[in-house]
Amino acid sequence: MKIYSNYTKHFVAVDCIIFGYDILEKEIKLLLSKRMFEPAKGRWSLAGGFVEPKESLDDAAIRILRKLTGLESVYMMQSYSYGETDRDPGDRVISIAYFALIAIRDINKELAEQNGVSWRSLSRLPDLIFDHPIMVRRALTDLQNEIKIRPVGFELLPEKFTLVQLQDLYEAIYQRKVDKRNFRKKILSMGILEKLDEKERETSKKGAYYYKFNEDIYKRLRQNGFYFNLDVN
Amino acid sequence: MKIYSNYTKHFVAVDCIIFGYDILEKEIKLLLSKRMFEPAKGRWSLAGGFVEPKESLDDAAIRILRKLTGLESVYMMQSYSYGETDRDPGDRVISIAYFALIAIRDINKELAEQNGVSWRSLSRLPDLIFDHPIMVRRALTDLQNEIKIRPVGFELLPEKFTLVQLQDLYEAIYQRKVDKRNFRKKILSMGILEKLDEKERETSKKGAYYYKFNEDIYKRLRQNGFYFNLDVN
DNA sequence: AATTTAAATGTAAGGATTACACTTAAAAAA
DNA sequence: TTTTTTAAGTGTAATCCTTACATTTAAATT
Repeated sequence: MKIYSNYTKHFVAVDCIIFGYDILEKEIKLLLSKRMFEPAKGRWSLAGGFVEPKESLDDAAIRILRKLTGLESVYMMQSYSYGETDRDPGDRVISIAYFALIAIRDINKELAEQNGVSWRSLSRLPDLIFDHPIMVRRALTDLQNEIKIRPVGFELLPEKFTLVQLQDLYEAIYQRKVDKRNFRKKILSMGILEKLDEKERETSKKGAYYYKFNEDIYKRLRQNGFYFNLDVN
Repeated sequence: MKIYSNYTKHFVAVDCIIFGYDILEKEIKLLLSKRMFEPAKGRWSLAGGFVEPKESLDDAAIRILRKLTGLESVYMMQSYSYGETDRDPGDRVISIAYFALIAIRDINKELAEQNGVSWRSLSRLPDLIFDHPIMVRRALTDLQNEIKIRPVGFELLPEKFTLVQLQDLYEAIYQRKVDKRNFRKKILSMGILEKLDEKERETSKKGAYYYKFNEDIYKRLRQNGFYFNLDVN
């Protein structure tokens, strides 16, 4: 069909802001890649790619993420679309940004290496190409809003985590300190964490109990009108 | 430049969910248009159009809105991007949805007529083409979130409005009743409304005082860290 | 003067948020 | 074996915010 043939077509890309959390350095990191083609070849860039003829935007984002990390089912959502005509000096490209949350340990190291990608701390990012810094800022805001109202922080942690680690994660995302007792009170009162009979013993003599997120309980609560809300202070 | 020439280009459209508020019927309305070309010619559709070579997405949204309404500066923001390959039966079209808030009285009637557009109540919309119903639902959610944290409801009202009218607007957007005393307490306590020495006398014998939104005060407050928040019950 | 109609108003109870500092467990050192 | 060190774990009171709820007031009409 050639119904719309009077109109102009555009390159459409998907760029992924891939968040990871470094549990040891207590820092949010982004998975960045060295751009392998012109323009701006060799500079740091978000993971991106052009949308193909027979794939949806979501599918494009999934494909791009899988290519770089080997991961299949990742928490991902659309962030914002960027369409300034001069945002890419190579040509006019409209880009749909997605953000993804992945546990750093999960990525396929060889795959990452052969794609020239690496984890870079959010607080000292290299210069990024084009409008990617703006994309990152907006995605971080999206993430801050999201972890307040949905239990997605766990995507960034190993299955077993301590409350201290969970709190550190929130502090890293909000980029400020939060009160320990209030944080614990709130998260535990939701009843979606399961305390394990096992302690993490690397970081303290006393050891901190591991917990894990119980998705079944969360789903049950949701059906009864419960809303996750971790308004942190 | 032909740097990206291996990749496929796509049609990219912008669709606008244009919200208006009917102060008499106390209903949210959408400005819809009869589609004037195939496919789905003659059916109801959101205001849309293809993104042109030299305009940004925001500019496309502004152009589309102006063409239909004659309005230049309208509160508008990006909602979400839709990219299912089969969403438009005419061809593969990626669409960026925007939502706009306009005061119904403001639109240019002749322009609207000659474009075949009309206001339709949100609660009894006609069948819309493609994925436009989904776009509308999401945009309504966006609007509900937005009027909670930003003073954008006033965009939908005349410059002078009564507190009853403002409350009716919130009830229309949230699609539920809210408590009158609490609503007034909250909105007035922000100090961003200016009470006028004039009453609206159409709807009651007693008459209700007009207020107007004082943007200067709001901006001043914002700079001092104030956040608009109208969490309505 | 009485009636009607919608606007305008206040308060008390309950719940959530915040601020804040000491105790405990366990390993390491003395 | 005792003491020290380190980080984990815990509770309460004050304040603020939210919610629920019913009567009075102003003005036109009868």
